[in-house]
Amino acid sequence: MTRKKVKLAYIEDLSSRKATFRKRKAGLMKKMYEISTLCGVDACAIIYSPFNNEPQVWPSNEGVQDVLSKFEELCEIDQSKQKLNQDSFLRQRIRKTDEQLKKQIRLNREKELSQIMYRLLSGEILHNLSIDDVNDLQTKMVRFRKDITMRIHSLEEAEGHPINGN
Amino acid sequence: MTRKKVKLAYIEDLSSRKATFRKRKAGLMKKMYEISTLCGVDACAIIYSPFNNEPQVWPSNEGVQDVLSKFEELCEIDQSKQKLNQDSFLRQRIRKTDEQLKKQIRLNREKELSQIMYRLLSGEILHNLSIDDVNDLQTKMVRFRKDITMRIHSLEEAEGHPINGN
DNA sequence: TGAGCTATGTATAATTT
DNA sequence: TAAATTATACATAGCTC
Repeated sequence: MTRKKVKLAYIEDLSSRKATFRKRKAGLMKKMYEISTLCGVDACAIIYSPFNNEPQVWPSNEGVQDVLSKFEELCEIDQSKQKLNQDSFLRQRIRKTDEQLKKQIRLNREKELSQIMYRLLSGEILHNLSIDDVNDLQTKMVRFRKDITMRIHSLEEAEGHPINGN
Repeated sequence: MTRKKVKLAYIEDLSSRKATFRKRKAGLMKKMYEISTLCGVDACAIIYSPFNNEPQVWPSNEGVQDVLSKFEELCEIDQSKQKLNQDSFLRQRIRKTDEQLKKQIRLNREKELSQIMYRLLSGEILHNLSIDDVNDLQTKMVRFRKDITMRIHSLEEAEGHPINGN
């Protein structure tokens, strides 16, 4: 029942640490309640513990969310010069990913063109094997190949650099 | 120097309220420091006061942001039944868009195959126009077309459904 | 205003149940 | 384990400067 002055350092012993945590957490929550009642202020606290799965909060889960949304709002306004906050960062990332996706889809459509042309062309070859058609076919193919090559080049230039996954 | 038991109610008098706030806030911050040191836990507190423009926080502005981002993350997991919050909604959207993008890129690579084959093939046709090669070429093309058609079909089945932009 | 000072109430370490 | 107890350290109301 004697008590020496508590040494302010991590309590190595698990059970004493746990006991201390439980007691002090209760005390802290009480103090939070008192200051907000006595002084009429909004306040919240969040404490993570290895002993509880859920974070320990005051005044309540919802109360905390209210208070911290207010906090984040203030941070956003005040820290406009600082780095973008999480939310706008995410939005920015979405925008970029969306743009990439749209480019890929556009690119795909172009590639599908040459794919379809290949199919048509090979079909054409297969069903028009007479020697008389070869010169005509050759002309068609030269034109088509030139066209496709140009399309691909202009696409690649538009992309600037190859797009890689992730 | 006498002190009666403090009545737990809003302190009407401004200056005493302010004094009480200042003292108790300091006490609270000290207790926060103590519990986190003694028990090795993450914790934060935010207190709004009409006396300070900025919200009073522990351990620091950045520390609070770290702790509360963790808190929000946990909330997401726990409140899976509730509506998704803005942040996780955005994250989810990013993940989905990323997945779509990866699919598109994969699809593109496969399509590039047939595109390259087309180029090779048309080059081959253009430079091997002797009648003697036609039968040989025809055999090659039949095999190639079959192969490509199968590839495309299996790709389309693997995708399940057509991918559309946005 | 706020800082410093006690007297007293409160929180809590150590201990038992 | 966690609740209850109790002695002691600590926080702080009320005061002065």
